Amino acid sequence: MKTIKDIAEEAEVSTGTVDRVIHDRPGVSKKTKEKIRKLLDKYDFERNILASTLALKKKYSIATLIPTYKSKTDFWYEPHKGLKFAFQEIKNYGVKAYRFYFDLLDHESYKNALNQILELNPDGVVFAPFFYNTSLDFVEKLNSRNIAYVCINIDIEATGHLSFIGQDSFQSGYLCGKLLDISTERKQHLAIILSKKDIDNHHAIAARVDGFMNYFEQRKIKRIIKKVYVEKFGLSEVGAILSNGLMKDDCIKGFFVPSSASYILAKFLDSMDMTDIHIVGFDAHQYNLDYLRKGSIDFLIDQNPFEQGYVGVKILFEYLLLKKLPKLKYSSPMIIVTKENIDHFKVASAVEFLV
Amino acid sequence: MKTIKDIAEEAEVSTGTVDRVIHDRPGVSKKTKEKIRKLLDKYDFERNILASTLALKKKYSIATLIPTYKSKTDFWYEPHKGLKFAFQEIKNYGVKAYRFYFDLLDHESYKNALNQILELNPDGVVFAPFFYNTSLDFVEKLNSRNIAYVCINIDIEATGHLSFIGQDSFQSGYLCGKLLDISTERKQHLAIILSKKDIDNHHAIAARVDGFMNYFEQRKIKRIIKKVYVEKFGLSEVGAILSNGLMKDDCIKGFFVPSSASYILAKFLDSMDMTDIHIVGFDAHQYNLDYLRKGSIDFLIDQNPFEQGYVGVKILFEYLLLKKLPKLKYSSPMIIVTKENIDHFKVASAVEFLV
DNA sequence: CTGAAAGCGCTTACAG
DNA sequence: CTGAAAGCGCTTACAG
Repeated sequence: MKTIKDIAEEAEVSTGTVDRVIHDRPGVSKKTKEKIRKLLDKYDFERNILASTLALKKKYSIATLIPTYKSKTDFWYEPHKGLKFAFQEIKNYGVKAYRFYFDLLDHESYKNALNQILELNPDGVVFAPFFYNTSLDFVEKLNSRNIAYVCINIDIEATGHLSFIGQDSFQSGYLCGKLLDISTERKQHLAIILSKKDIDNHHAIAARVDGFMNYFEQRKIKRIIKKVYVEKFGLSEVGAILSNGLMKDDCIKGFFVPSSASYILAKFLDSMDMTDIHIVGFDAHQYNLDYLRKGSIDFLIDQNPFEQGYVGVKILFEYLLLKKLPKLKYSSPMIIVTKENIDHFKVASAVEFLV
Repeated sequence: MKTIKDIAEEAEVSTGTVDRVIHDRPGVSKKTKEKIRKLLDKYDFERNILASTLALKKKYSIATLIPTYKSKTDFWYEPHKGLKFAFQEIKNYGVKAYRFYFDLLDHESYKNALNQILELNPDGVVFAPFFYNTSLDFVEKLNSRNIAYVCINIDIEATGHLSFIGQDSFQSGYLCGKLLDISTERKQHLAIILSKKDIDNHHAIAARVDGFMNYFEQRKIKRIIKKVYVEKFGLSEVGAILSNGLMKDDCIKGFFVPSSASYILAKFLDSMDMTDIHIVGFDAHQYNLDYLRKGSIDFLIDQNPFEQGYVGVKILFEYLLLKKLPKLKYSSPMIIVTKENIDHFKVASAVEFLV
């Protein structure tokens, strides 16, 4: 591996001049430039990033914004870990992390965080764009200031974003269709439980439901599928609806829960000793996993939320530091979790290295 | 973030002395040592790894050995990519990679590679220990020379290994039991197809079969499960056996293929227009994926082989450079792949960053 | 247009 | 036991 010094010696110039050529900085005569280029090519020169970042004292600031988590079992604890882990990895590269959090139920806290980020004026932003219109305003401001940003979990589809990391909701619903279909007999009825105000991301939930229905339509499978609405996805609400005649239509043997709250349904059914009901839901957080392990939930679709945080930061970092343009979209995986692989669905490369 | 210089100034010593304390090198009086330790603690000092590796001109050599791949669709292409990717990431840290390959069908080529590695005398080795006894000999030599090594894909369970990265075969077979069970009706018969000489890792295959059978035993599910043996897992061999009366017992509607060759069975059944047969197998390489997409294979269990290569090198690197002791075992995930998530089962963090 | 020099933060061989 | 100095490979402000 040749160094800048080697090249400089062979070209009979100073290292400063070689550096200028490498970075296409002006102030080098055409002749020397070409001489140096040739040598660079000849030796397949790659600069030592370590030495480069060390000398280049440039500091980058990256701001992140995701919902708060109350405990380690929350969904958003995982992206949080991913962010932290990525920052840990790159901290020696002069990247300063500013992590912000907001309350999912509090629009104001979201606005506040966005304002703080704008005040900070970072080089890049990684965030989960809840509250569509507010996010759109924010993004416009970022654009006008030329601040790069990456969306995770939720796609805002605005112009100017560097990349989005999240799941294809329609397809994941489609997958749930298959799993619930093979978990039940064709003559049994199915139901989808929907919450009227799904704060977290109703676009995604609608798309999951569409995908689910599409599975049966496309494959021309005739099944009775009921949509059940609850005001709020709580134990009492779910219990009230289900006790109230619905389960008397006792052919309902399978439930699809397009939000991450399937454990609540499982809890209710368990309390009623209804053990022959099948449930397919989303997100492998601890509450859901407990019921999966018990057998009350059949399948969960996980999207590796850790990775959404991790990849978000890594993409931004490589863009800022190495000018590497990422893909516009990184599809989060649709990881099928069931009782039999419950301890083996996580990928070591991301999780295990965490210090 | 404080630097060594900052600490040195505050302690009124030279940076060299601080460095000695940080690395517990001898030649510092108890008194100054304590003074410096306190400051280090106070400021939560973490040394800049970039600067450290740059100054520390130490070079590490890591040798790797895995089977060759003939095309990008081969199973072993993925670990190969993982190795390459990991080396790419750490190349600036003074790590020199020596990648060796051997022919799965040629014991001699394996021995040759091992000898070359011993001659090279690297600081660490990452390898897939095929050919048990030969590997055991090799490992003993590594131990006597104090060379660290990591096993991937296959566990050799010898003393002295730093870590193993691979799947829990029994449990993955158990998972296949569940998947084939729910894909078929209880009254239908099942079969397991085994090759008499499974070069690649018969231990693992036996464990998968045990796990598969155990699923039904443990849950007291009574099903007829036949074991079918072929001399070699080729299209004609499989065809001969299945045509030969076996399928006349036409209740066999589900096959478990504990090797990675399920596409061969799928190909045969397709050619026979037997479309109502269900197959569960291993490894999401291209041949298998093609039949999964067609619907001829129901489920594949993937183990993220990319990651086995990647994590193997990363573990060794962190051990050599940062003295970080890894876990003895990293469980590869059991990724359930089916037609509906076939384009969404890979994890972005590992695959997408590949240059 | 070009070079010499200083510096990024850490490490080490040498001198005392 | 301790410090001053040189160096890892790259970058940049300054001088010419």
